[in-house]
Amino acid sequence: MPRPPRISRPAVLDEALRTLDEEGIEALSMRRLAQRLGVTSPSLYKYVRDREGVFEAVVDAIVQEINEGWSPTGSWRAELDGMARRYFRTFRRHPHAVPLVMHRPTRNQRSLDSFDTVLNVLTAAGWPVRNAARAVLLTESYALGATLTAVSPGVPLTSEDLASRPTLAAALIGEHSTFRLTEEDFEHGLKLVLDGIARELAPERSPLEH
Amino acid sequence: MPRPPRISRPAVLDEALRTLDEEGIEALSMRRLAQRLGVTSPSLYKYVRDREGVFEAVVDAIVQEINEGWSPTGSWRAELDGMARRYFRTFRRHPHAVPLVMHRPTRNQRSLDSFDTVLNVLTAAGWPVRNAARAVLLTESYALGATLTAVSPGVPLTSEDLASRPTLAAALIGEHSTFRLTEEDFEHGLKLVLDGIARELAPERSPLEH
DNA sequence: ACCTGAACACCGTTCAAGT
DNA sequence: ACCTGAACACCGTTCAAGT
Repeated sequence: MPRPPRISRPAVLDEALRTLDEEGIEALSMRRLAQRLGVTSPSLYKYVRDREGVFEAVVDAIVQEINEGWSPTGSWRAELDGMARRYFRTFRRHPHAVPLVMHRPTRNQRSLDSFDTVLNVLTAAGWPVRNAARAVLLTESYALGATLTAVSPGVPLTSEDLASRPTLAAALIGEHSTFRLTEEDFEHGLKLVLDGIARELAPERSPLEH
Repeated sequence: MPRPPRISRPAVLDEALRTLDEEGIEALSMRRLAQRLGVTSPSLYKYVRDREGVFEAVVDAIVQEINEGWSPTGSWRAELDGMARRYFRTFRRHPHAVPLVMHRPTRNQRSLDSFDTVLNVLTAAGWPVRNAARAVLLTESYALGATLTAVSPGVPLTSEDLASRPTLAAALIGEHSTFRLTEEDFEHGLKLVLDGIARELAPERSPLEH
């Protein structure tokens, strides 16, 4: 007498992302995940290959969220700017996903599509393809690093920590008590990087654009 | 009849870093580490608090290696440039340490010292302390992100992957088959970031420097 | 077809016991 | 003082068994 399945692959993966967000990567175990779904751990293997398969699927969901609602505009600067902001926004929402993506980097089928799309915008705007690739990789590097520096749980600095480091202490006056990138820092850095890319990697602009 | 100890804290931590480099973070378990030291796992607890304590010590060793042989020069540009290059070089040597440092960031006593030192060089050169802090954080962000993008084990791209992404394929002509930052890209990006910092964050230079 | 219980080989950590 | 064996509560994964 066949009964309807109690769980499904989407249900498993949704719960996996929720578990990651709520309890962190340590809690994202097969047994804990099964428990949250009201089932025993072996039954998960009907829907995912193994624990690594769960991780891959979660990374894929993150990449999907990064690209959510995005459609290319045709302007190289808007494209790179948007890419960096989407990275930052998404990892702010899922800070526990940062270490996950780090040694299982965002290089899956879905992310290849988005790279191709961005590269397309740049080459269509007249960029040599090598320059376009470098611009994308530089922007991604900055976005990832800034996200990391902003999101990672910095150790709070005690007053003893600061007592022997006067310049560091001065830098933190009126700031949060951890030495950490803010959203304003991120914005400023992004402008700085894109200005640099415009200067060093963009093709010569036509007179009309001046 | 007291015998000499078979192991020591330095021996444990050395072996921990070696294990990380050779077998990856998964293999850095208390039991495996003990086995490599020719001892059983409970005896490790005489030398480290717990597994997290091992991780902290390894991160500290990495931070130490980042700063190895460094003495400040007095030039802000040399300082930031050197900092970024040391990050890059060190994580190239210890790629498995990347995810470790990522959610247990390089923010310990030793790293606070180096931040204070770099900030000192900048403020001594006349930088407002807020500008100095932002410059350091931006350089760190870029260095971390670039290191990550260069070091992370990118999935090799099959010819089918490339068939439907023509621009991505073109970007990889004559390159390695993964979409990944090279050392040349890193150098170029670093120049670009430091030029931006010079333009946007450095104090007005005195006429003599022109 | 889907789920469970039992089993196996792991893991971190504690603690009493050995020398 | 230092190390071990046994134990406990976990973990991923397989497989035969239940419905």
